[in-house]
Amino acid sequence: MARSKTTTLDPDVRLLSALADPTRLAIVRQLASDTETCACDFTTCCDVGQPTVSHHLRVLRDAGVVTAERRGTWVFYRLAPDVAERLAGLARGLVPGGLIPAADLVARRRPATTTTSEAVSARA
Amino acid sequence: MARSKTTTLDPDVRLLSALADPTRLAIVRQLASDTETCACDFTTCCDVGQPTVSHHLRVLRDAGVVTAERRGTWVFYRLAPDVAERLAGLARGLVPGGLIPAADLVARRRPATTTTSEAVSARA
DNA sequence: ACCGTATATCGATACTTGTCAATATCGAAG
DNA sequence: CTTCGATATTGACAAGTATCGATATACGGT
Repeated sequence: MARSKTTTLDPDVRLLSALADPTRLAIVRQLASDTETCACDFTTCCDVGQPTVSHHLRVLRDAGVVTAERRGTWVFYRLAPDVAERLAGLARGLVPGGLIPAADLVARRRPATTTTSEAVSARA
Repeated sequence: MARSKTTTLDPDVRLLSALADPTRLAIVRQLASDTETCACDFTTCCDVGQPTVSHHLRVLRDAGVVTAERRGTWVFYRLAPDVAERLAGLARGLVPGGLIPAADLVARRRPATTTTSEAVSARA
């Protein structure tokens, strides 16, 4: 990533980035099914060491995906209550046709010439 | 990413990874608002060069997020019709408690300001 | 206070990836 | 066939990051 900006400003990108990792998505799914999970339990559910789990939990915490609560020696994690809705809002924005009424899209930009339409080859 | 696995197998992670980039999300949002966009137009909407746009379009294509259609010299891109639903499905899986059937997290685009999503109806 | 367990941080390393310059390919027009 | 414009690919480089081992910090019990 040759981004000059060290951190991405867009909160949506931050949310998606937080979820776009196998280990973190596994953590999040675990939390979605259990409402509360001790940090120590993630080391077994995912195939990574304890420092790695701690790192991922931090990423999720910084992205507002999970919340942490300390009880005694150990820490319990929960899904942030608005995560599902935030994701759903993103999905809503991607409904084909979009949010903009078709009438407002007056200016078609390309003339759409004679059609030789074939799917572009992925070309492995 | 020091993943020993060269590529991620989980299709959900692939979808999220494809969207978790500022440039790609901008491309996708452009497509969501326009239903069809020429590849050449992305170079202006995003602040990157042509090869970079082409690279991102390939990533999106490989992830099944967009489809390409060649017309003459240039190529038009569209959002894959199931992207919104796939994302919404992911969101549904993250509803706290997990088992709660969140009815349509993908709302009707037109009239709805009913984004509250508190009221949930049962699924048939 | 000391010790043991749980979690977080640090430093190092390897792998991934976003970017651009240069070049190749493809399609249409002359 | 040659040329031109649009898109894709290649190669290289810089920056991000997932991972682990070692260590630090926090907490509870003895």
